[in-house]
Amino acid sequence: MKSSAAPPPAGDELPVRGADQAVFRPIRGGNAFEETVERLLQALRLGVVAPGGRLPPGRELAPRLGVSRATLREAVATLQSAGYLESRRGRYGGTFVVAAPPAGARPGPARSRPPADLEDVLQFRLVLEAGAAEAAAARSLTRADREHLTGLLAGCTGAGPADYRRLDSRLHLAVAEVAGSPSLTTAVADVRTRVNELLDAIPLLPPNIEHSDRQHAAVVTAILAGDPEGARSGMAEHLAGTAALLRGFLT
Amino acid sequence: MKSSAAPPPAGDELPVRGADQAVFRPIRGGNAFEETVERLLQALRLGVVAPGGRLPPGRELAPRLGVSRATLREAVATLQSAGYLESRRGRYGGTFVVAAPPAGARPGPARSRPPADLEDVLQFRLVLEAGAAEAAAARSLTRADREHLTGLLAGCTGAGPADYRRLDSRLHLAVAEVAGSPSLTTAVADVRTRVNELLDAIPLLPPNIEHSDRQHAAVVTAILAGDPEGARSGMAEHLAGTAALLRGFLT
DNA sequence: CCGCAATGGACTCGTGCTGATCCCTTGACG
DNA sequence: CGTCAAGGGATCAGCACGAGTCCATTGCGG
Repeated sequence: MKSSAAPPPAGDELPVRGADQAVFRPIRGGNAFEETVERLLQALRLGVVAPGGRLPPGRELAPRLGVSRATLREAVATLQSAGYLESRRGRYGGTFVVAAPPAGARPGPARSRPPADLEDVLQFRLVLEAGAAEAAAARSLTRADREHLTGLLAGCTGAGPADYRRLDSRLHLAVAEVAGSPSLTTAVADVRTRVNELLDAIPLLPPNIEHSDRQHAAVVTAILAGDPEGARSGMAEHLAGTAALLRGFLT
Repeated sequence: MKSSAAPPPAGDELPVRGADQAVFRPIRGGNAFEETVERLLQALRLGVVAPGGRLPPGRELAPRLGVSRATLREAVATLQSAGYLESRRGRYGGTFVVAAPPAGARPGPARSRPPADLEDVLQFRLVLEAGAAEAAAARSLTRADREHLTGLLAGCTGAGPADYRRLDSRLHLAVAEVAGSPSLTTAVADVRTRVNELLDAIPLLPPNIEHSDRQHAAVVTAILAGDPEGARSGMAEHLAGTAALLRGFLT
């Protein structure tokens, strides 16, 4: 490193704090194929396409993802052999999300690693989601927005442990959606994906679910009532719950 | 298209709100070369490297950006011919930011386009930066953090119009830095870049500068005092100022 | 005065990815 | 029962880009 015995000279300009790590970060996340697999998995886990639902056709999806059909097909093939997707040919065919995801499928990398970025994710999520809740409550929502929220809230309430993570994520995503900033929605989707990866490492208990349900209801109520402060604090409280859980289990 | 007379069948699953536009977005921003140019410009405009300062050497920077040295060099060459950078060979050489940026350099694309995403950026920025200010105030800052903040605040106060945008950006970035979440810092840097592009289209008036200076001081004071609410509201107020300005000028 | 170290600059090769084109499969509809 | 539309599957040429290697330039230290 530049640490010990930086030669002598030339006036080192920047003490180089976090700022340039933020701007001199990797341009590409890596391999296009891997990135595509990640995106598809993100769509599944966040419940953007429901189990049994159909993905957009390759000829439409590939350009949207900015990859070639060949690359997209490779990614789909990978997820097929992993048991996540299923393709049917012919008209009205397509690529479908299998209703029952592979049981033992925890293809994540080495588990029980100490997530160095735990605090990073949690802090970032707090800022994004609490901000989204507040922003959503401050807007005048359309009828469709309201129904979207209440519908997802209802679907989430009382769901079983098998579906909870996905439905929960979908609801949180909906809060960001109605905040009216696509960039914010994207950011929430991403941070949610990162949080989900961590959550996969800890158990999901019925008491937690019940607790979450109540907090969800409180947040949605505040949003529908146009109460920004309430929505923000409700969401912050909700997030603090899982944050504590994660800190506890992941030490 | 699928528009008129969607045939009949097969149960359309998703009304497709904003969520899948968030997840089925492009994998790569495009061309690696263009992306690299953008990043370097971002570093300049956000003041991550000061005028006269030196960029990290190519052999170090290229891997950090995840591009080859060839691609990085192409990007640097472009910015050289555009008058932003200057390279010197030999030991203790390097690539330097020219002290006086090209006067007529406003290489942005067609000006006076109606920025459809204006509200998106402003909303997103509010969430990120107000959240960052609050988070920063809620942390126990190190001595270095405090000095970093006060130093940048001092540098910003009373700066001329020529430097103001850059120093202002650098200060806002510092607030995000001390919030302790690298992801948050990255997001703020990105949204700041987008805002700057819009700001380039409107004039920068001395009264605005003076106003901003006072608000900056208030925010930093609140952060140093450990007052999250004050920091958040101060930042929100500050951002509301530029937001109004932008909405006014860009109709 | 010589050599070394650190930087930018140029070249080559291998390959992952794109874009285009074609084929295969299936169901609806006349 | 034939045809067409809409989807997945496959193949191939071309190229952008990454990795590696060497050259050119500069200044410092001995």
